[in-house]
Amino acid sequence: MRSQLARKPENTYHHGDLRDALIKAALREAEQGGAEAVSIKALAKRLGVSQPAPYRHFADREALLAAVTAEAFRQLSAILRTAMAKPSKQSKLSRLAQATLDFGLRRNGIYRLMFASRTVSCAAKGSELHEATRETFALVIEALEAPAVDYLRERQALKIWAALHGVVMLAEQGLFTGEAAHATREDLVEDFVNETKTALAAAIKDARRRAKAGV
Amino acid sequence: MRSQLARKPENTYHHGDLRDALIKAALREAEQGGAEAVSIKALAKRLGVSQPAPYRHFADREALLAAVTAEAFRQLSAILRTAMAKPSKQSKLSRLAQATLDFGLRRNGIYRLMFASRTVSCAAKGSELHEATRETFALVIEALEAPAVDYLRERQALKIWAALHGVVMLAEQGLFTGEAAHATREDLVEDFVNETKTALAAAIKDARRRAKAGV
DNA sequence: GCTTTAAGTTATAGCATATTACATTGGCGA
DNA sequence: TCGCCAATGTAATATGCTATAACTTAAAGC
Repeated sequence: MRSQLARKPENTYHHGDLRDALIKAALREAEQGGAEAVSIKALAKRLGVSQPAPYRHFADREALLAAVTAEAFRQLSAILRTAMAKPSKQSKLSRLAQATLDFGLRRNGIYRLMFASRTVSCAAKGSELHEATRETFALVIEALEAPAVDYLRERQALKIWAALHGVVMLAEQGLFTGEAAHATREDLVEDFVNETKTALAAAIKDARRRAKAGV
Repeated sequence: MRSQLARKPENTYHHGDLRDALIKAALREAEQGGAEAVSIKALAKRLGVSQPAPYRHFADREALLAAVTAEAFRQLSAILRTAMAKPSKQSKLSRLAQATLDFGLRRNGIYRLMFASRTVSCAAKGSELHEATRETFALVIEALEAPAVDYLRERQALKIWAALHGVVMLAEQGLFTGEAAHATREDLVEDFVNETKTALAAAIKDARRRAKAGV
């Protein structure tokens, strides 16, 4: 086990931590160009090992991409956790939302790997990747800071999560530049955040009223 | 000019309408598998021409994908127009929204090509693809059925458009199956539609009030 | 009818994925 | 401590795709 981005030192036969180094290096490549920019051959060369060496750790390119995507979800989770923990005048939800937007735009290649490829939907239920996605979504629910009325929270979490990804997609398409730019991406995100808060508050109030009436 | 999906007839040298046939065939391939499923070589074989023949019509694979994506946008526009024209109890916006969701799920490979690849953002300003995307977005604005207060309409159009794409993405990720399935995709879409209507009505009312006060 | 040019062909270079058979090394039990 | 085994890496190679170059066909215009 040695430094994770390291090339294999010369005069050694074993790399030491090739699996991890491959994931990290692939993540770097995917940062801009997305999945297409990830080449097993190129990664092997960069890390100083032979072309087939990566296949000792990943069955095929898809498997590597799945591992990379899982790592990306864990990184996003960490970023969101940090953003939510940071003291601020803004709400947790607002900070999560802006952090997601920032991630989606800054690291768009990886973002597409996470949310716009078939990698995730092909992940088996108990897989590393599936767990990583669920953990990230759990943070969205947490950010709502709402009492545990599950079906309400989850619905609102789904809505804000969907809206955020939509904004990233349209921004990447260039719909916010040019004539249609009467609103910034950040404005829209804040709109969605506010609507979520309003809807959630109303729904909870309503649920309590019903519960009272029912008892 | 002959039938568009046709193979080249034997004993002929020229195909007749290879460019169009390529686009149509590529669209079929991309339907499920997205951009990755489009192979110039395979298309050429399927259409009965030699491998390099497509390069007479498209500079490279990217150029073909751009043409395919533009055609996909035109098809979506046609679908949305039809949905909006159809007499119904539901609002135009609701019909547009549900039709978009349906398109995004049924033809997800193509959908990813349109909204989740770098193809569109790389399209030059006056290009066929760029025009096709703008035309589709114009339909969203039209579906709002709102008076022409441009900056308000466009903002609401961007919001509902973003939200719709987010729902498609999450649906494709499988977030609506399993424990989080307290809401269907259609429910969320309808929620977004209603919020859009409410927000738009409020914004217009507000704008009128201000205008009156200003005069 | 002859020329020009669009559109198609064969041949080939170059790169990437993936497999097979072989080589090295570190760790673990006898 | 020695030897063996499993993990990990290498060399060689098959297959498939993109893309280009050089050549061929045929349709269209003068």
